Amino acid sequence: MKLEELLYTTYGFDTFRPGQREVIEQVLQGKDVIALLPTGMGKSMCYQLPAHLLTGSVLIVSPLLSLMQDQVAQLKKMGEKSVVAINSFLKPEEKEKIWSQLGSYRFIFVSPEMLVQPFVKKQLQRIRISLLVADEAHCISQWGFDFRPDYLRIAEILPVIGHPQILALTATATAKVTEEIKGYLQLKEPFVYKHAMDRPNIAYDIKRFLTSKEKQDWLEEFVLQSGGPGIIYTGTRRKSQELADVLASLGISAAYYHGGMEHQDRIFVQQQFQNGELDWVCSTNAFGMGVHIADIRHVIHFQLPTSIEGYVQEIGRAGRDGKPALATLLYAEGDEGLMGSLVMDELPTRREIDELAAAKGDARRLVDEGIVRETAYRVGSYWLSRLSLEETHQQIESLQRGKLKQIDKIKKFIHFEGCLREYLLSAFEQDLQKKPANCCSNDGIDYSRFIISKAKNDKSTIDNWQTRLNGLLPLA
DNA sequence: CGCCCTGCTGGTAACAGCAGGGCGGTGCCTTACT
Repeated sequence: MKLEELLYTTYGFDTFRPGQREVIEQVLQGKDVIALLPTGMGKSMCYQLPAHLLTGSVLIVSPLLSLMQDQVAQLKKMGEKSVVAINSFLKPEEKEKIWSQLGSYRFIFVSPEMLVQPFVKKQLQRIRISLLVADEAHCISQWGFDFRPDYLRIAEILPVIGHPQILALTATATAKVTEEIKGYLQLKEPFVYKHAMDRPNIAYDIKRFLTSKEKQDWLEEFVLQSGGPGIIYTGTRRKSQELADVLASLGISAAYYHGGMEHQDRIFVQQQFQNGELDWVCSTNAFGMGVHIADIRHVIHFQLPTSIEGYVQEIGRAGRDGKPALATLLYAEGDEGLMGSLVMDELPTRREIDELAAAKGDARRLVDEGIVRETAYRVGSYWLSRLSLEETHQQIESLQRGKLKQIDKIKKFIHFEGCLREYLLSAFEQDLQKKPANCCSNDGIDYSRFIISKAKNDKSTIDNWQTRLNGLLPLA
């Protein structure tokens, strides 16, 4: 069957989006592939379509349980019944059933943490897997070294399942991240598809203030006169709640979102936002992955992001519909403090490594006693089980130097006087092909194109009707 | 950096007031024993 026919019968589409055909063809030729495709441009199709032509199962490593659930639901909606997500939500009896019929699933979703468990490995060994997919593969670099070390262990499954071919999918990866994906997934001469990263419809804006107070005053005024939907990223959970409360008191429909909330509450906020019932979400960087909203008009950073890559991912959630969108970074003097401290506290300290090394088999106890942080325990144990104590110290110091560079790039960005678009692209080793009219604050932005009078929360009834009429009448 | 918590200080004791230290953000996974 021709690929287009399969595309039509499976999805009802006539043509592929940029990159999809190239990636799918390489996958079908049996090659390892790293696919850098823009968000919302059908990355999942790159493994779903080949799955129909491959004989065995497709194993997908996914970073978030919610993302897995989404994709399972999406596949089921399309009529695909042989889908399963293996994670801690499963009840023991469900697990038993899944193990007994594992080979019959076409799509198997799993977290990296599950994947490295000996029992899970043993189960996967029994079945035939044709393709291993690393979804959101930049997480290997973004999380593997300091947060979720099991992300560095994905390749351990390869000899167990007979070295299937591998497809790594992501929207944003620098040359360094691409190399790390290649190394940690043990890819053999992969085909790399790389899209042009520039998003011409997003204007990049930096606003500098002397105090946090001025910054917040500006935000309140801006949100009052701007239409949503928009995301406001904060540096702490507390701040996300504070801002949401302030905006709500001004009559704006806003909610907060962060990793410390109950799972149900997180889903609820995300769904409300997705259904257009909320104009603004004030959130930590927990919000975003797996959020599919095409018409986000504003992404505002109230505090500094912790990396340029993270920043590009976050602002990339704006304007997926191709219409003008504004990415605004707010900076008040002293904001580097929080950002720098968050970034530098990511890795285990020298003391924590020494404690872990001294405790040997009983290291877990150090976490319970509050001597070593949970994350430091997992990251530290990962390196100590592979390297000597001295080498571990050296490894952490080398990662530490990487963090300093990361911080430096953010600091340079805030005070950069050239084209912000070029600056961001250069982090991904790309040059700007064509400068859009509304490029960045250093080149001048015509804000009238972005600030939309808002009908829903406008206190003036006249303006309210005026806005609605303007919306109804064709433009003169 | 800016906050919150802890513990010290003074000196009828109680507690107000302040200094110093720690912390802040991303998420998987908890398969036993009383």
